[in-house]
Amino acid sequence: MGISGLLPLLKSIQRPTELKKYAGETFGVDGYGWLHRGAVACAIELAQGKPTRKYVDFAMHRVRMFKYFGVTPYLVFDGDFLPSKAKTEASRAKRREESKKIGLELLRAGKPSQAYAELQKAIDVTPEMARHLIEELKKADVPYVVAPYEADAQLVYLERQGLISGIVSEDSDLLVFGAKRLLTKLDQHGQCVEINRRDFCAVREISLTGWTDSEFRHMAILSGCDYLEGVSNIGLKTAYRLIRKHKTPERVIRMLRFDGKHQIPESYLDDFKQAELTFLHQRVFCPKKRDIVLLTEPDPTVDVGDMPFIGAPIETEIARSIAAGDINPITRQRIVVPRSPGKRRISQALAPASGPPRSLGKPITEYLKKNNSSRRIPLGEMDANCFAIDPNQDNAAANVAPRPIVFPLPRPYVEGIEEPASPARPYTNNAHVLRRRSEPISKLLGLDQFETSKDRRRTTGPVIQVYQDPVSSSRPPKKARLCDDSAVEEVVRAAPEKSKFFSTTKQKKAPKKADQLLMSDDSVEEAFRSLPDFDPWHSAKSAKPADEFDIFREPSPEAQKDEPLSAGPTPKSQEDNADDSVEVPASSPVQHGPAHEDHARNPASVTPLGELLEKFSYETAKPRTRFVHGLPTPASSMQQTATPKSINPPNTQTPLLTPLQRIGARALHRGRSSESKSSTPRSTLPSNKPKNVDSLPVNPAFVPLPKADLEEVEALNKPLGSEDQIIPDSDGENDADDDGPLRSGRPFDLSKFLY
DNA sequence: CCGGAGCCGTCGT
DNA sequence: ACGGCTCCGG
Repeated sequence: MGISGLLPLLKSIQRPTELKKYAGETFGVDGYGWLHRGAVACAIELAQGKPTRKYVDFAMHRVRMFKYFGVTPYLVFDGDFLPSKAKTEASRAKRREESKKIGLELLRAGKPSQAYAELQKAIDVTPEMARHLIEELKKADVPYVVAPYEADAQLVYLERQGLISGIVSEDSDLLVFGAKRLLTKLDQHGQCVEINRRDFCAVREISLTGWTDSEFRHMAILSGCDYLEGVSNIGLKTAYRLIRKHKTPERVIRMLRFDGKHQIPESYLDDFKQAELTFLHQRVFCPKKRDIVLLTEPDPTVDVGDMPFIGAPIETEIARSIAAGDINPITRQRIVVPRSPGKRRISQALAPASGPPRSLGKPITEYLKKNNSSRRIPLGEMDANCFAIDPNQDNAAANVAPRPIVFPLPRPYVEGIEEPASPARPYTNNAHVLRRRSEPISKLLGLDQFETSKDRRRTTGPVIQVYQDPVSSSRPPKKARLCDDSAVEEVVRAAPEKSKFFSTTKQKKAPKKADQLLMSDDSVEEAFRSLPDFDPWHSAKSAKPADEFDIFREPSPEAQKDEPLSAGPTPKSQEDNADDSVEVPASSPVQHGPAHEDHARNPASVTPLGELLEKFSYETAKPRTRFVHGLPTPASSMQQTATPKSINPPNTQTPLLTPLQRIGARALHRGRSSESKSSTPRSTLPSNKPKNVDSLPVNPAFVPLPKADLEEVEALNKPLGSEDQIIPDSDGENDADDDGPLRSGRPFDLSKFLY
């Protein structure tokens, strides 16, 4: 487990978002997680040694989802265990073995459900399974890499190298490793939560303003992490206070020992340092250099030899083969892929020994069986089947496939680039091990209204989510988001595909629709309620809102589906855009190109509907702004400085700003604009301003989190950028643009998404 | 604040 | 059966 409790602590900076907002970018993902899910689904088959590859199907479904949203997944698989974790893994392997045994007995006893539950515990993702998935990834030109050790460190390295623009994971440890942009809680609909390192300064639960990565890391380790058990009775909050007060771990520990309230092992300080060094310098594979490097280069004075815990050095050629998935990172034996290309020949040659290759499914079983045995297992374990599968492709495979090693570049991965480290060979199975401690990322979103995972999405992103389901048809857009929604809907209509996608993924649609609608309404209402503080303003709005909503609804009753797709430009879309611009003008210049169009549209947006929308937007926006202002964050300061100009200035900066920061900037802009123009003071009150956002009278503190989230979400969703300008781009547009081209080109195959 | 107990919702067969 | 979340006591 990672740092449990970390996510809740960062709740205030978590913003609901959607995968589609990141179209055009490459995100690192943990391949293990995906494989594990699939493996659980076929636990029985695996336990019985049946040749199943369902886990690959599951993972590929996820891959298709990413592609569908225009996001390139860069899969990262775990490698060997770090020395410090070897023991835990060994014990886990033992438990899994026992579970498997018990599970099979239950199965024989005619207790399927219990057996299944037990077998789930026996599931372990093996390098062989990863290899099976890798074969599919190659076919789909999806970049991947097998880390020499932990995927977490590898993911952060890729992010630092710019090979990926963010990481999709449920593991909060990534933040301790130094991840800058983390997407968690990704669901089948593409909804997720973004956590930006840059927003740390805006965390409300604790003041991390000015905190360095080092201090943050110390806090995390002190409270307990994967590499070091925490001191009892010291959780994150306490650790935070200790670090804040004493600055260094040494002093904190000294102090703790001094007052004797805590039991601190003799070796604690050394262990602490070791844990930190592991976070800092763990070995990873550099796709550019095609060799092993340290996540962070240590100070020259440090002798790497003194840090065996960061993982043993790995020879370049071996590291490349591991990275490519050709050899088992744990046993260092070649993994033979049955059907895959060109390996067979080699594999046969290499495979030699032991047993015949087994079918894909079997390996797992074997693994389970022997899993207790030593890590590096003899070839014997291999399945005969492996070879059997595809002899044909050998030639081609051998030539072409020489194993694309990791793809150095994000999207444009070309197989040709890769150089085959070595041809595949015999394969061994065994290795097993599981890794991944999953970390609970607790929920965060739930705040809004509903919490179930399913509902959550919708609720969370109240606005956004609402429209998402394709099936669901009408759903009044709640706020600013509405615009997007409408656009989406249109899109959906045009292309039923999405709906299919959803349907395929799940059948909840119908129910969801209803829920969503309800939710949306509720959310709206809630939003209004939240406004209460400013009476004048609020009252006026509250009255109108309903009407406005109605209006919205009518137009977009049917389809709200979700997603992307372009929607063609439609009248509504314009409205939407306008709304967006008002509420959340953000659009990142960097990522999205289409923002410009929005400008043109804006004018149009100023229609009655647009006004209504704007109102909504205000509502939503206000909380945020307020929120932002309240925070003493650098971002706010930066933005303020920029604000003078008001509209544009931020754009240049925006790329650097995080969503929260952007929001703050926007708020400022709005406020100014409003002040200058309308003369309403933003900070204060409630006077009345119909439009101006700044008018938010409510105290940030009072505003319910959910609201803030919504707003944030919207703002954040947009790519970088734009502050309050009236650039409408963003969601609606981007989506439309992005989706349009892609979608238009291809036929809509919903089938892709189906499992 | 921390940490354990209990409740709830999910997943699969 | 598991994971997450809330509630409760120290």
